[in-house]
Amino acid sequence: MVNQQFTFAVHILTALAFANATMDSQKLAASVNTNPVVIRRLLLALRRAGLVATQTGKHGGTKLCKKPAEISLLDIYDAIQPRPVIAINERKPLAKCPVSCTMREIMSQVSAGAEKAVREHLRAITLQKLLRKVQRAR
Amino acid sequence: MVNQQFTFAVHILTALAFANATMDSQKLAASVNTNPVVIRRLLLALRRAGLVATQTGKHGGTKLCKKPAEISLLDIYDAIQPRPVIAINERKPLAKCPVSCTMREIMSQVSAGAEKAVREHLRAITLQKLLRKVQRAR
DNA sequence: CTGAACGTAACAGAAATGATTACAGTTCCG
DNA sequence: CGGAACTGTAATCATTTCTGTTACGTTCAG
Repeated sequence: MVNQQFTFAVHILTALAFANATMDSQKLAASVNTNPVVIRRLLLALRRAGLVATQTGKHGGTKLCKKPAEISLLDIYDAIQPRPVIAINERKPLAKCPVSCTMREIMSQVSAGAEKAVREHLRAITLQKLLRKVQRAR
Repeated sequence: MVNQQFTFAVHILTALAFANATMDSQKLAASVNTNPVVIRRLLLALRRAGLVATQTGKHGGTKLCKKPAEISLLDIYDAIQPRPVIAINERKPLAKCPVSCTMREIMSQVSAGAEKAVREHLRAITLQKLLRKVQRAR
């Protein structure tokens, strides 16, 4: 199975937007169907990105820092810092092979372009939109 | 590091285009800097997609089936069938949670959109373009 | 102070990836 | 024909990545 951190993070934020209140990692974990520690690890990244704020201690938990309309999936993507969409071969090229020597540069460009395309896509989706989908589906 | 099959495959096909002749898995492996068996596994997928043809036996090897201008990176991407750009959470949703119950549908759409964006990007790049970059860099 | 929550380190298990070995099948060519 | 030089493919191993889990210290409300 591949990296589900981004999906988990989107899920968490959508849940917080839907609840419009602070939630503890236990409840979030139940909604995502995973372990609270996994949630807390993700919350660390989301907190660093300024998307959420969390209270420690009794009655602690996490809440959104911004309005759902002000959070795009790109913000979440950047907070999580997933691996590149297209991996490139980082090995030592074969010196005598022109193709081998040029591939890293070529694939860097291809990879950057793919990354950009995904980012543009995610930039256009706000948490608000997802929230409305949840509300409509209810 | 993640799945490098796509990069490897692009490298292989670029090398074949550059050589404009049949190459054996040994030479291809040297250019990519990996093992011949890894190359042969990828060639299987590329062959199935009709991009290359290979000869067994002595003096065997693989050559392109189409002109570089007729092969796009999307063709290669489809031949390799990489995992989705954005993984979605396939677990059982928490029945009583509207967010949990809607997330799979929501993320499917997000994931499909990202996939589409990447595909459009790759569709616009032909092997011919990469080949020219190699030739220019020489 | 106690209970409930978070922060975080540490470790375990599973899955994915790539490298390797091994061996059978194919083809060329002397 | 028979060997050399290839490919095809299965099996296995090591490494890395991802996730889950346990454990324990810290924080804070009441």
